[in-house]
Amino acid sequence: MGIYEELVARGLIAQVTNEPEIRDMINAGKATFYIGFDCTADSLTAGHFMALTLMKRLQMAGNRPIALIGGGTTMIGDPSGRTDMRKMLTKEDIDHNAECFKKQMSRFIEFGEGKAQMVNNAEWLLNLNYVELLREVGACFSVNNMLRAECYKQRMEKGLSFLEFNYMIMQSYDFYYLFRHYGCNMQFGGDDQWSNMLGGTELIRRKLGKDAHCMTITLLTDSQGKKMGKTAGNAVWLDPNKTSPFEFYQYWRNVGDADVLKCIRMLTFLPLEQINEMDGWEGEHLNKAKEILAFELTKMVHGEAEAEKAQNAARALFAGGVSDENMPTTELSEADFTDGKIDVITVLTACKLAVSRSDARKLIQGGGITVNEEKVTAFDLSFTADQLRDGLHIRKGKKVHHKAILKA
RNA sequence: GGGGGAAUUCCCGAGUGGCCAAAGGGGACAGACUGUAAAUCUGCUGGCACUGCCUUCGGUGGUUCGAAUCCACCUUCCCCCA
Repeated sequence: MGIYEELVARGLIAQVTNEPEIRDMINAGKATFYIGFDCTADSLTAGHFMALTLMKRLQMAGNRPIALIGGGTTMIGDPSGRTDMRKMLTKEDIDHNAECFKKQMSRFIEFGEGKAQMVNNAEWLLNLNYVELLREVGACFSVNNMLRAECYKQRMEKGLSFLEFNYMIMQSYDFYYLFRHYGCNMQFGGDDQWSNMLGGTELIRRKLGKDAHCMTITLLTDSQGKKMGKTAGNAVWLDPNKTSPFEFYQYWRNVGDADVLKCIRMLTFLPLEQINEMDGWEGEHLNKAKEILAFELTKMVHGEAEAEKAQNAARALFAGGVSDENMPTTELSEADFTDGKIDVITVLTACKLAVSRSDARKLIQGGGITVNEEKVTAFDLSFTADQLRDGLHIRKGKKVHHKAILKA
């Protein structure tokens, strides 16, 4: 089975421009492909993770990946999949974000001579001259066609600025540029990028009379059709300082039954035979599959040691036993105490388990707080410095565990 | 360039002088049930020194005993005409 067949079997491929040609090309390891990353935040997210694994898979099959950092395109903002205009980022923000991306990716994909490459489109986009660009590239685009593109259609209702309208042109120009300077003959991206990507092949065909290819990755959505990799509207980050390995593990450990196998298939590197075996698992047994998923992904992103730690912590916590070894911890100081005591509400806010004192009160009222395995029922419950020295095991709801300890 | 309309809390969206910390829905969080799942039901969703007080309805000023609500100017967006 070639790499193309494997990608299909894993459900990773959404659309391709020319199936036979692409299949032959990547199976033979002849593709030089790029994936663009918009640097709107200072860390990659679980959403980018799939693109990274894809680069890795293709690299393993002998193809050459180019990771394109969107230092230039981020200045414009992609309107795809959005109903409102993106916040404009300053150049400094973008540079900083691009730097962070670079670090994270380097840890994950093999870069270097003859291996993967990393480029930043700020390099060529920021120096473009408006009139020249219009003459050279603008002439190749039909506004009529652009307006028919799905990504703009939705925005026709809500309004689309000229700035954002140009995103497709910039992205197409990227592909054109990479085609000429890096021999890049294929572009990968999320399925929401399809029209932007086609713009690139179109441009290459018109300017150079040559064929380039595109292939989109299935968007990872849950059984309700929502994009995965987000909790409460917040992304699940790859940066351990933004999403701890434990939280990262827990995110995948908690995916819905209907989504486990899909995630394992698409995101992990486990052999397909093994995955197909798991496909028959049902009910409670699926919990085992969720553990595998969570462990595998945490291992890839944070390393085996962190994955073990997260798994052990999770097992200990949920099997009823209390192991505070890998629990998130907040250190309190003497200054937090009044008359040698500290009350629950203060502890909760100090540990950031509650956003405000009111919030803490409401949590207690709703019976959501447990300290050292005892449900807190009174607001005025307080603890002595001695109790804090041993550490308090605080639980918010079923899944959030936290330790508060007095700094020695 | 001309005309019309809009901006409300995390999001959508009601509210057109006091009864408004502001309906309803979604989401989030918590409780029950469970398998750390889903579905369902319940509670909760600005802050604080919590029967009370303070801040919030795009911004700045004004009218009024009292403004999310009325007026003026500004900002941003939408629609129609060019």
